[in-house]
Amino acid sequence: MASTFYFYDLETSGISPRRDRIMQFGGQRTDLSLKPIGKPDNFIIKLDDDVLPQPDAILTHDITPQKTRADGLSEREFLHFFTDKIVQPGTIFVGFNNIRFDDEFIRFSLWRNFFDAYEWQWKLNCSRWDLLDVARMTRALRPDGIQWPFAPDGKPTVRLEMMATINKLSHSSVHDAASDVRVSIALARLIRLKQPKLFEYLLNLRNKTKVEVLVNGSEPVVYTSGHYPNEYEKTTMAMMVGPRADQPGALMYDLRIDPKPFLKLEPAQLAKLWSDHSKEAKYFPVKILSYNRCPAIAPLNVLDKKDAKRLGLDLKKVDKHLAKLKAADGFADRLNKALEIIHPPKQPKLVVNEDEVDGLLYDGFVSQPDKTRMSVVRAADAETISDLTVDFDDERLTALLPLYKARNFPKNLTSVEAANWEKFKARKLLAGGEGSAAAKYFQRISELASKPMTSRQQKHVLKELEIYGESILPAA
DNA sequence: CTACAGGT
Repeated sequence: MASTFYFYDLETSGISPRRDRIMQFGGQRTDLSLKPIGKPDNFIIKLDDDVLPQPDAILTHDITPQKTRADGLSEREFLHFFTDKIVQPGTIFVGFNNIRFDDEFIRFSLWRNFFDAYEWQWKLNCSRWDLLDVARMTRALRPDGIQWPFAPDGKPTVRLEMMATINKLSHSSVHDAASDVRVSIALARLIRLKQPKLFEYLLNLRNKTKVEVLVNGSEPVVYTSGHYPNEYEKTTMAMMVGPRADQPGALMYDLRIDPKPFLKLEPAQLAKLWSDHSKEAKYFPVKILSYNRCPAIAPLNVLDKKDAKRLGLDLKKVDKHLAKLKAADGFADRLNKALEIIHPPKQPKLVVNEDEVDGLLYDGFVSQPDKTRMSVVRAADAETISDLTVDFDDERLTALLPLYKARNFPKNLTSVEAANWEKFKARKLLAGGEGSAAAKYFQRISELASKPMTSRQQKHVLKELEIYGESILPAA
């Protein structure tokens, strides 16, 4: 079956995929020439009553929890539509910063609802891509034919709304999922029209094996990444020091920087420099590249002398730095040991905590028998959910089931289950007194309400949020 | 989040 793009964007209740929820989903399928196929999708998704949104997020998109409750699908209903209708063979899921944002929200939503979190982006020849680093690399290497915005502080930026304005991509409103999808498609068209070779090249590089082959070559690569500063368009020449020990990725050395001061350092010293993010911290020239996150990398021959100069790359220095790096011994090992100091490997939890289980997707993969059991949970309806007994291997799924029941079938709970759900909400929202989720929520609402920049309309939304918060608070 | 930009 022919590949298609599926452009999508979310408006959420905050920026943490573990904690926050999808409130609006917008999407549009296109063919590979970016011509729409069928009608756009646009869904409002209900906020569950154990979740308080981040007030700042609500002011960003103006979708109140009340609106989601009045007009929305449940998460579960939405995900059935998503996995049945939107996930079609050969779909390339794409958005603007979806790999580090929207895709994560989809994964955690699937997790909470007993769907596989990953299959939608690999099974049936599906894959994912992301326009953010495509835009950044185009700006760095092939900027002609496209207007490139600067932030008010004068620094280059590729923020979607600024790209839209300066290139007249759309007249619609920002921070509406359906509208941002149209803007993303328009941006993809613009880049494809003006710089077709780079567009096609990066599209074909979305495969993690191809990325790994290019990175593991004997030559450095041109690498554009959000990890690099704006000064040189977030782009440098980088050489793999070695593979990352614990995950499929590479340790990339930034060849602008003389490696000598770093090559002999002990892991503890490297860890200290690497994790120092204070104002005075010196730039640390090693970054992690993940093969499966569609990094924007290219072979050196994309750079001519003029490009190198524009990007502030002194090729003679780069060569010297590369020679020193190649002559060094054991640097990759010491860097991997440093990483282990910075992020100590997680101890597997002996007892799964029900209060955290919504966020435990990455604690491990689900076994094959459990996947079958998950499909039984998914298939249960209001009639059958009460009698459902499932004996999972994975304690996380056991802990998740009562939450799933309470969120989706509140009328079908036994009195014990209902009481447990009330206790769960009380712990989640009220535990910690002054520092509780509810206290922070109301605190933030009043902070925002008293800001001079807050408009009448925003104050109205904040009032709605206050009413909403009070309406879902469990009895303490 | 993971490192100073991008997403809500």
